[in-house]
Amino acid sequence: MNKRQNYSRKREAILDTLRSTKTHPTAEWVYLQLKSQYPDLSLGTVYRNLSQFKEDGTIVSLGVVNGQEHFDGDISPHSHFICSHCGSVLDVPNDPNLSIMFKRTSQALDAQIESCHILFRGICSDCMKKQ
Amino acid sequence: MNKRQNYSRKREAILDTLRSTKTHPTAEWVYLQLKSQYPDLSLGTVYRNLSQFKEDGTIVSLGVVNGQEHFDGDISPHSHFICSHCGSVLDVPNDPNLSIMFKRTSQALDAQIESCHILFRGICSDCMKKQ
DNA sequence: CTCCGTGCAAATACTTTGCAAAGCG
DNA sequence: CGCTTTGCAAAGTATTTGCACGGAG
Repeated sequence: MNKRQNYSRKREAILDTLRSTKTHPTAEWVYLQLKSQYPDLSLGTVYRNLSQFKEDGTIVSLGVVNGQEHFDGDISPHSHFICSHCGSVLDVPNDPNLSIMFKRTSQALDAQIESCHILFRGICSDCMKKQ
Repeated sequence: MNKRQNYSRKREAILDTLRSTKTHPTAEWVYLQLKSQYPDLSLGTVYRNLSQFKEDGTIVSLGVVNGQEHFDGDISPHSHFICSHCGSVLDVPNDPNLSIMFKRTSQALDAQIESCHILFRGICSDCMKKQ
């Protein structure tokens, strides 16, 4: 039903870039990565495609940190840790208890929960060593 | 040590407004609430004070939803549920399992975790009824 | 009197949008 | 050829900042 999508080399490149990094980039970062390879790429295109991917569920948004939206090409359920010192974002595998919490919360609120995102904040081991 | 702060009726009003609501307002909402009582209140002032409260740890930011930052005057540890239909934000008491997860994650990452924020997304019971 | 807090308007920063041209099928 | 995607630039939106003035201590 949503087969109305042409092939586009640039769209593919955007998705590839997002999937081939372990970081959790912003639209601008993706743009800068691709700019050298596709000199006529426009920032608007990156935004447009990222929004569409997000809508399609092909990628996931981590939300806005410091005014910029961060994306994650890895859509397997996992959580994130943000170092409040260096600002880096790390992946955290989901705890098995989560599904229990999930169900419990759903009942408590009488709501239909679709997803759950955990955000830890603290100091990463690298920054701890440096101090 | 940071006692260089004068009294300000407006600052107090902003904090009061934030604390006396169960919602999780944006800067603009706070501004609109106070505008009738303080007609010469400026939006910049609200932003300035909210940022300062956030920095002081007097209030907490829930992050940006739909391009607007939401604040919470309740700094006790609890989580949130966002209805992806109507956009409302509900409080969720923290699950007892959380502290276990907390510790486990801390060990897995070898990091020092300071805080943890869980964000559920789904459809709230009100919106479910309406459909 | 000396700083702090504020209004106001201008400036930023990020993101979205309109439109004509180029591309896919 | 009909529909999709793109570049470009202009428009939006939320937030921050500079500056001069009124108020607190």
